[in-house]
Amino acid sequence: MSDLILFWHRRDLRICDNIGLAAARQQSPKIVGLFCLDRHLLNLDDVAPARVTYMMGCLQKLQQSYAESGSQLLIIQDEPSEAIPRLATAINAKAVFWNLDVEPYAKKRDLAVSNALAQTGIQVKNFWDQLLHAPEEIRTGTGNPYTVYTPFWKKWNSLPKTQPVETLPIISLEEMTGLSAAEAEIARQAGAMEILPSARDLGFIWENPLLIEPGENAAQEKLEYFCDLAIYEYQDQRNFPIINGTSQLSPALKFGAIGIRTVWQATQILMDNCRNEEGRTNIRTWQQELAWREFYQHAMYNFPELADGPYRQAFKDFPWENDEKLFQAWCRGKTGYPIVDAAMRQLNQTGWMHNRCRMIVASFLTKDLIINWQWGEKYFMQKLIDGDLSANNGGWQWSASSGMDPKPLRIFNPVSQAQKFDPEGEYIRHWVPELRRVDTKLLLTGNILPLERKFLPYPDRVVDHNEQQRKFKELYKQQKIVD
DNA sequence: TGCACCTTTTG
DNA sequence: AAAAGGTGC
Repeated sequence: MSDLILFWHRRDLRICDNIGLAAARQQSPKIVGLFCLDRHLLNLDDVAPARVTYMMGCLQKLQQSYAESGSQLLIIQDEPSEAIPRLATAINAKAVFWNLDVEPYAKKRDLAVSNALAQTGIQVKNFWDQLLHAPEEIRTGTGNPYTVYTPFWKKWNSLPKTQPVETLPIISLEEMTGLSAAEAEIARQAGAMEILPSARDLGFIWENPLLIEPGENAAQEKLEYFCDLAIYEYQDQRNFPIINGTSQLSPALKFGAIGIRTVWQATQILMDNCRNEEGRTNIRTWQQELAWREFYQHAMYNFPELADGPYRQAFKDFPWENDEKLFQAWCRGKTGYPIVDAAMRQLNQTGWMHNRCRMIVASFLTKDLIINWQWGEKYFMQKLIDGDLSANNGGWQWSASSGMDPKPLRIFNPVSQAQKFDPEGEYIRHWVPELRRVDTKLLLTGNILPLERKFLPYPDRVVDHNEQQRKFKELYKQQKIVD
């Protein structure tokens, strides 16, 4: 029996601090990597060109790492449940290892692959890698999953976190690993390419510069950069979209270009060395964001129906108005509300939007335009470089008030939000250049003078905030009776 | 990681 | 009179 282990990468596009890969390496010196460009990943209409470009960049770096180790990262563009058993059998692998995921599609796909591999007698081993705590670990006193963030955070924070795992080199000089030339030919015949297609080859064209550099090294550098300074001011600075006060690690965390244990350890070291209370509070605030990420992933794992619609009954048959013209105005950043338009243009042009603005535009779409939050959820997935089902769905359900957390009906006021978080109008002026010369006070309220407006290529407000919020509350009141 | 509306405090 | 604080949705 060969001792070759096929390691299937999915949301763990890295070598370091990779639980499943480390386990594989412990069992065998001969590891071959695999990635499946399956239809779900590429053919749906909610895939963002920026995100695919980032992912392909990560794969390219990962392939280099494998090559430098004397092994290969094989690429399959086929149905995993057919292609993986076919490949594993052809190259005589003794086992296929992979790290688990929380998404409904991934769970279903993995089950099909596991079942198909069971038929061939090839061993399967799975690991939890992308979370600090696996879904089964976080349970209430009665053994149920949490549906509210704060008690989840308390439990999650109380549990000890594991250190990053050490990954032995995939190959050491004495042990020749990877596929031989003859085996590589067999792999080719089984449908595995060694040439990585570009995002463009796959039909995803991203013309603008990629905001975040792909790959493991770049992610590590981003973490170190953030931990140098910005994390100490995170709580104060994260709300201002003109400031680079956030980590921008979300694409790396989405695709596993960095290990979550590595991230946590970096914050803990800062925490242990930080002498002042204020610094620790800021670090803690960022750690809570990591907990939000896990909260939403656990929620998706435990309640997969979240992916298909609102959690709360009151929103199951909500009479959304779903006006196509208003939706187009929102998408294009032409609502006449400067902060909303600035944010949407940032998204369209860079594939990224500051989180404060994500909340503002989400509230605006749902509460002001009275459009189903799922339209916005999908549009974000079509644009975001860090688009992730659990985080995006969680965020949108939070904004729509349709999610699990019991909460007041949050209706953001786009004017007061702009006044609070872009007080000088710098962010607005950057992304809505036609308003550059408008007086700051008027810019923030959006009350551009009629005379000035005549000469600006900027739209009138598509709706009136006060009127719409009254209307929304009325609709909500009627729905709540059913709840 | 809300806002509106109210009361209390401050200068 | 403005700022700060409390409360209900």
